[in-house]
Amino acid sequence: MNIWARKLATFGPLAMDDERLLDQLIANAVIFPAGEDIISQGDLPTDLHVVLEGCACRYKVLPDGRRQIIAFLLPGDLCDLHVFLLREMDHSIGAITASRVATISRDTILEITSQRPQLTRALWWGTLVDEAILREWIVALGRRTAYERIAHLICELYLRLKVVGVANGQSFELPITQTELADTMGLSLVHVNRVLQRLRGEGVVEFQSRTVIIRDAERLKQIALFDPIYLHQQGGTNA
Amino acid sequence: MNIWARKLATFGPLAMDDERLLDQLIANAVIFPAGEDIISQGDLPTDLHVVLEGCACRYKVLPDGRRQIIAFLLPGDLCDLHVFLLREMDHSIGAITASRVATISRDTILEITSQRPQLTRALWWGTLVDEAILREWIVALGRRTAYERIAHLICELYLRLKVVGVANGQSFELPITQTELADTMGLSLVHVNRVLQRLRGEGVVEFQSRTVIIRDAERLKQIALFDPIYLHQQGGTNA
DNA sequence: CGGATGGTTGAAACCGTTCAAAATCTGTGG
DNA sequence: CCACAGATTTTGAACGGTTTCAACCATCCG
Repeated sequence: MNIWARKLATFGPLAMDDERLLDQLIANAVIFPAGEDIISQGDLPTDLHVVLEGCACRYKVLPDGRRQIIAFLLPGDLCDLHVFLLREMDHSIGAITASRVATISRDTILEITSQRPQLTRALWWGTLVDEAILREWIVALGRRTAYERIAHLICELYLRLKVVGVANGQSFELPITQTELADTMGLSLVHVNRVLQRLRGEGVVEFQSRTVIIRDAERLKQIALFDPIYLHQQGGTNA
Repeated sequence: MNIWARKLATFGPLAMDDERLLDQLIANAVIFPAGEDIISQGDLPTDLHVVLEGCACRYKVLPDGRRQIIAFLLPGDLCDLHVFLLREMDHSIGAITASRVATISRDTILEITSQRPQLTRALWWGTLVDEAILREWIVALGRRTAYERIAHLICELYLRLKVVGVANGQSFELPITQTELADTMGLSLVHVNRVLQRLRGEGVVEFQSRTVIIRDAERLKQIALFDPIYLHQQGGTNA
């Protein structure tokens, strides 16, 4: 099963041939080199993108250069199920590492939504979870200390990567620099570095050469005040 | 035209009888007293809510009591077009002031989406804008100083309220306390108070007895590094 | 080997917090 | 209409988390 299908399947069972369709849709994937924008602020979006390999991010830059990363786009993530309805991109999406990204046309999406209820439902679910993640990030930025905040992000990424099978055991690759972590957490590079050292020194997590190793998961969750409910990974529904 | 219709109409023209339908839908509105939850974290959502008068907010509380407000729900705002798909609320929605709120059933929404394309499109648009606001708040919390951040929020609320006709001239009612402002901006109450005094002293904005008076709009926008594009109020589209 | 990128360190400065108390406002009942 | 209680705003001072600046070190790679 391709990684996109694997993620969507966590939101509920797909129809028999949905999987096959997904295979076809991602056949056109291309590689975006590290650092390149997949789509930029001000662009008029036409297609959607699905990340298959690598790591991308959604970000905004203030006029004076301050940058804030708004979301990580991991393998299996659809970049914008609906932002493409809007006239103009109000933010950019860039590849952090070289990333394999498939392009899905607007028409394809419209076809899916009119003909494939299970798949449509799964796509929806994905966007709802993305929104829930945005909310939790707001809480992290507003009310968690740097220490808690970084711990929280690691918890989140671990669970998200586990779902798509990219995290194995207690470690996962997180191919971002500390500068990017700083732009994600609303912190300075220097402080990120110090917090990571603290977490390492306390035997909670190590972050070296782009790999996160969780040494004490229980402790990490405590520090982060982590409650996984916002990721809605159980796929249950109320309907 | 009721306030909900007025807001939706900014996203594009509605059909002749859409307006009439909206009138019917909000006929059941009830008042939630100030401080009361409209729906709480952990609840299994059944219906949607539309704020017609007053001011509500979406918020989360950490186990130790720290609170973060994630969104303001102003007159004309639909609380959760889709969160109701999820099994369990991962956050709460509470009335800040006494608020008149209508309840819309899930079935009604399904009916609209299957039979009223213009209205459906407008509802969608609204959720996209809500998401864009979340993104901008992340930027504000992560990369703007307290001073810029508060200025930015005032710019945003002014434009949002203007659309629904609740802001007249250069002032609008913002019936929140400084404590709530602090919980929104990820700041302490004391610091919010000082920033407000600074803005007042500089002749930029005044915030007294729940009313915001913008004295120097140009200056305010400059301070906030405000770019209104994320509110997507032009209603234009790319489709 | 040299240059570039990313990580680490130290010290000083600053923004924002905390604590604690006073002042002001608001609504309510007498 | 006043008095009082509670909520909200304001003030001062000390503290601390985080930033900034400015190096220095490590690693990778051609």
